Amino acid sequence: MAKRTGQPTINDVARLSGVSKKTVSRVINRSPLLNEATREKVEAVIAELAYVPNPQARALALRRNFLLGMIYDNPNAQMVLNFQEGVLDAIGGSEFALVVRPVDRHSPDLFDDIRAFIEQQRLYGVMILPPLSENDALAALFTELGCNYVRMGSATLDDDAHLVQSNDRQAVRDAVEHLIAQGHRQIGLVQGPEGFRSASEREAGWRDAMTAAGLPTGPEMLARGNYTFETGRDAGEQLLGGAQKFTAIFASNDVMAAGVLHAARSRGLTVPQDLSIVGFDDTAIAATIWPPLTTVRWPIRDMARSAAMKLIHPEAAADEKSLFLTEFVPRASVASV
Amino acid sequence: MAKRTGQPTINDVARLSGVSKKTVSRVINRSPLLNEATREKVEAVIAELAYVPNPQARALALRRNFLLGMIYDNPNAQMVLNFQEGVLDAIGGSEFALVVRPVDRHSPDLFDDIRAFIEQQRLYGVMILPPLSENDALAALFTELGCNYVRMGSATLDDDAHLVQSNDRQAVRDAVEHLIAQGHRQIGLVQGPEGFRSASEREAGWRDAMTAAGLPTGPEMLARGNYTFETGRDAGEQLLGGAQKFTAIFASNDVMAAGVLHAARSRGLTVPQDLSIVGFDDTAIAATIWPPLTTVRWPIRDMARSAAMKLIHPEAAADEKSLFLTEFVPRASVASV
DNA sequence: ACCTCTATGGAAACCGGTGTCAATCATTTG
DNA sequence: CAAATGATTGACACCGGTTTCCATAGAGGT
Repeated sequence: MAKRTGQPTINDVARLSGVSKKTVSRVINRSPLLNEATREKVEAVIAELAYVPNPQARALALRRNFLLGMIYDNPNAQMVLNFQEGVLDAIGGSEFALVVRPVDRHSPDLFDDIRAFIEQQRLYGVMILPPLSENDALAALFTELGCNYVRMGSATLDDDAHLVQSNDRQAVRDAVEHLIAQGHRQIGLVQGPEGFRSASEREAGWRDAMTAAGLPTGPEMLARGNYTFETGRDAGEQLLGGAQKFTAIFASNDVMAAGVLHAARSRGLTVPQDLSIVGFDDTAIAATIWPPLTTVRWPIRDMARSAAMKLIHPEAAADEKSLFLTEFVPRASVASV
Repeated sequence: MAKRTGQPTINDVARLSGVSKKTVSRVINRSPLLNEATREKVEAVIAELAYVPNPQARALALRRNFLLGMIYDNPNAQMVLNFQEGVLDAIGGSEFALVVRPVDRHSPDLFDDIRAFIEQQRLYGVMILPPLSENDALAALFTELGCNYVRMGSATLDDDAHLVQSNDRQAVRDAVEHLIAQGHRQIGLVQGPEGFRSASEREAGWRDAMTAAGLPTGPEMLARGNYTFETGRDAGEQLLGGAQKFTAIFASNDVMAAGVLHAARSRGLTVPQDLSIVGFDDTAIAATIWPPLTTVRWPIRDMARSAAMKLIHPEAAADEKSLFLTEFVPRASVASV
């Protein structure tokens, strides 16, 4: 005669096991001050009823929910998805869930949209992916809103509690030095977009290696793209169509490297015999294109897991690993000269 | 002097505007029976305080939350991301949010994982992406759990209220007939994985066109992949390495088409002069590889929007568009013979 | 002026959990 | 044996909204 329509509530469990709501709550929350026999009795009833606490009610009472957010505007699908899987690695069997929010970083309403999103959902914490993560004003907005966050970045943006980063500059330096060791001397750079920290870090790595080897880094040696295939192709056209000759080009991400490959091929160049190409990220496209792309593996999945852990355990956030190391991945798009 | 720490509550709004909670609630929920002057007064206070109703409290009181779920296990990152954007198109400025849940469809715990996810989060509705969407037992699980759902599919799986699909079979037939019109007679097929409805639908489309033109469809004309680049390349190797000659190959998705391209090139074939290739999906990779891939545009983003609308407005779910049409996209990977 | 009828606003219960604090009970101590 | 101690447990308020139900005020009819 009671409303036996919905799912069982904590009251049902309490009644059936002959204890109070509060005791059931203690069982759910693994309170240590609880008689073992009582715990078992209540757990038996919970199992019998297949009772699962209502997350909304818990969220209301605890004044916190169990939702992690992820804000992104990234042209690289594989990276975003790898990130999502990394977060899932972290929240695994827990009660947390992942809320995603793609945004348009060029929209004039960007901040308003994000503010509305945060205020409406009141997420437990939010992860911000590059390039949005490099926007300090955005980080300030999160602080103002009282929303815990972690930024994914490639350079020091913040303290360790709010940052997960990788050693992009050193990684690019290593990759370019690999090219130099293969005998390359004219090594072009396809930069990432202006205002991207990852772009300037990667450019700095290229400059480090080139300068250390006494090689030219003048404006004729580089061209800018914005991390998309088309702009990578255009940058490749610009470099290959100029007076400067190149035996190798480093592109700041894999997708642009694919664009350079495209440009090279349309000019009749064979890769890697006529031109060596190196990318960055090691997303699926790197192994997919022909020839397979030499690149730098960027451990995004591990970084994502770490970012989620920082949010879930804010008290240990500063201890969680913050700097992740990249790995050079030699494939077939580089040849010696 | 009250606890002015957190965000404003409905009580703050009520007090400041001199009305009761209930009246504020009426304003929030756009109740029609409300004095216009009162409404404006309350709205002014809401704006002044930047008040946003607590979603957890609302969810508890309304016995429903504002979370849409998305369950996927798809090797194709671009498609998943496009889907996410399509959902965002639908939930736009509303209070809904999107919760994602990547799963491993080969895990023995798949059903238990999904059951735990649904029971714990109590989502308002869930979208299931292929190939999981093709699992009728999974749909039954959602029904059992009382969770509203929509399946994304390529054939009739369910009634219109629970399904968003596309005309894959006809689309592939059209694409293959295009090849035939270009003079191709030996047209191979790289199938999708066994047990995928989309795979069998696309195969059926190929058979339709080939049979109608009196062309061979024997076992030597096809090879199976599982929608990944590597298996596409292997299938390409298998077809091109056999006794049967091919002037064109249709691959059941773009990634596998890229694999076939890879295989062709490693055998010294030039595309499209020596071999024409057609893919399916029109994800970013199709325009990215060289030569740009002729393919079939699969309107996943629109489909996602429709799926989300079906969940948000269950009463109108059956009216929302359920069948989406594909579009042939000619690019440079096909030549006449 | 009197009496419905309808629009509006408020008090209190409720959604399903958790926190506070006191009550209960068994055990140990003086 | 009484009192003190510590381990368990429960009563009740509360989280921040919505809903039910009722009171009241103003409009319209006679």
